[in-house]
Amino acid sequence: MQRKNGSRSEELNFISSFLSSSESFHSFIRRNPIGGTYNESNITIIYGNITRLISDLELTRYSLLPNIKPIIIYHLDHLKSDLKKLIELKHSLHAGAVCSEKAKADILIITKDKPYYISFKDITKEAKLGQFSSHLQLGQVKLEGGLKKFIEIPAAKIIHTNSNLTFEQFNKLNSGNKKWAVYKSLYDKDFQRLVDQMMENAYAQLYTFCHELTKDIDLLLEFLTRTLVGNSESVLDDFYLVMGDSFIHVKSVLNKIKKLNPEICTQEFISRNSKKSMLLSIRIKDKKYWITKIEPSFDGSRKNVSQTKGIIYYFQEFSDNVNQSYKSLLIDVSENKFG
DNA sequence: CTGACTTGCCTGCTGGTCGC
DNA sequence: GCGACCAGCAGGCAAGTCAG
Repeated sequence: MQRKNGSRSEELNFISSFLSSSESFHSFIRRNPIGGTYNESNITIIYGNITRLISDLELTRYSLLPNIKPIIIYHLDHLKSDLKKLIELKHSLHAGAVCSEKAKADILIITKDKPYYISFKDITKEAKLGQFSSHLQLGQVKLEGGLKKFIEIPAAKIIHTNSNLTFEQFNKLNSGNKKWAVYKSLYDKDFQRLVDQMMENAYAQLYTFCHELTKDIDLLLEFLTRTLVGNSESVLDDFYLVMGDSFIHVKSVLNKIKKLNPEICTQEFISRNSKKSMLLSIRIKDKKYWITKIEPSFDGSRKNVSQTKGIIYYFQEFSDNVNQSYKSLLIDVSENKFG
């Protein structure tokens, strides 16, 4: 099977592969790009505004489809949230299964027996696993980001000429960001000291976080679950990933990983540009996979940047010439590569 | 040197939440 | 019930780096 690299519309390829004719579906969505309901004999497809996906779409069919008999397929990404709530009600799904910020499924397939929540991961390119700036708690382990420090600046000083921003930039900001924009400019030494302190603290937290994760496979697997499936425990039983030709039931693969009794490692990594981060890896037998690279960043540390967000932890996919990323881990384990 | 690719950072947006 | 606020996401962009 050949599929176009860099296509952002794998979901549409996947959906159309269940139909007897991709062409008529293709022409339907081209005629109705801002949303619609497509019916073919006994399959209904419901989608939202997919204009951006259609421009360079070339539908190619999956030859290896999982054994599913869809009745309704929802392309969730661009559906309005009130419609998603209705979907949850109509099919008696758990609250928040498709309509919550933690919901990660790209499409939902309703069959006679059960729902399939499906998320697509492009194996041809690396992507972020996620990012967050508030509070991540796994068991007793936590990472704390953001910018909670309180600063006081007289209201009269909070004007655009006291910042290093343009008038337009400044006026788009909320009051908190305006205050920081002025603070960065008027008290730059103090601000720089604060940034340095917070970064140091972030690295210290991250170091502990990663070392704690190496001691407890359950924590690591919970991290993967949250990242891939979202917070909703309720969908885990029915959650699948499509990666290339693999159709992966996340829960069973994670269980298999646990049974393989992997060794978890962490190490510091310094990028070519000297940016420090932490790597997490898993070793099963003699094969090692990088789970993720975690790097803290103080977003908005420069004076001429409008939004001052503070510490954000970025979870990046990572691989190198020797070892591959979490995607290969999931694929290999699902194919029983380790027995 | 130059064009292509990588990496880190920034912005705009969205949708949830919270307090009134 | 509503506005203000904020976390999180995706995508873009530019500086840095590499290969030829």
